[in-house]
Amino acid sequence: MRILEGRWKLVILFHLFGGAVLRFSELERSIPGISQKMLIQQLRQMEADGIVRRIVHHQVPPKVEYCLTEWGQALCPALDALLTWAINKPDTDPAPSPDP
Amino acid sequence: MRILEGRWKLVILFHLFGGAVLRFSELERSIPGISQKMLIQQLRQMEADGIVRRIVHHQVPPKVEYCLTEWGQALCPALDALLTWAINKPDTDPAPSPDP
DNA sequence: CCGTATCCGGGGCGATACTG
DNA sequence: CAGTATCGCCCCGGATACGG
Repeated sequence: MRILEGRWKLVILFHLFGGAVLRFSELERSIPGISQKMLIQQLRQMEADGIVRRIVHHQVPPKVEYCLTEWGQALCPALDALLTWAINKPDTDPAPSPDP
Repeated sequence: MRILEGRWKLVILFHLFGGAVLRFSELERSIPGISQKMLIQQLRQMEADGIVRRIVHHQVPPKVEYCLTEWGQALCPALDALLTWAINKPDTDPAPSPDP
């Protein structure tokens, strides 16, 4: 379970959801608040944990893509369920995380 | 998503899984590494987020029970999927988190 | 374009002791 | 039994600058 810990892990996973293959910069742009450091860090951790695959294309303009591994794909149902749950949040929204 | 962040949130949820109603001490004993502080803290946060309900029985020996709210129950499918995924972890276990 | 390196502050997390 | 209080470390996470 420790694998899913981290501020951005789930968010990144959601973007890789469904077998998407995204470049570094695409991920960066897709996730507004994230910094390069965090993105690369969380990606590397997930790579080490074997749920994300890193594909390097040796080109003059560097190009690196990320996608889910097989085991990562196995997370999809869970991710999906989580998503379904999240969007069904009832209106009861006191103010759990006011960001100043 | 921030709701599920935290070292122990998921673990606690797994113990409340399936509509279980547990006392504070039961949870404490069920989760080996946790401290009282962490248990109460995470519990309170989840309560504030509306996924855990707190039931106080006013007795001479205090008795407080915790269970999932309706919205918390809605997490069960996701939790289940997560669990299924976790136990299907392939043998590929390099050494992601060596704890010294 | 895709990273790595470094600095830094806040708070998550833990251990311990005390209360009703 | 079920918390509250306090202290402190560590490391997560953000900003910035630099390298291939």
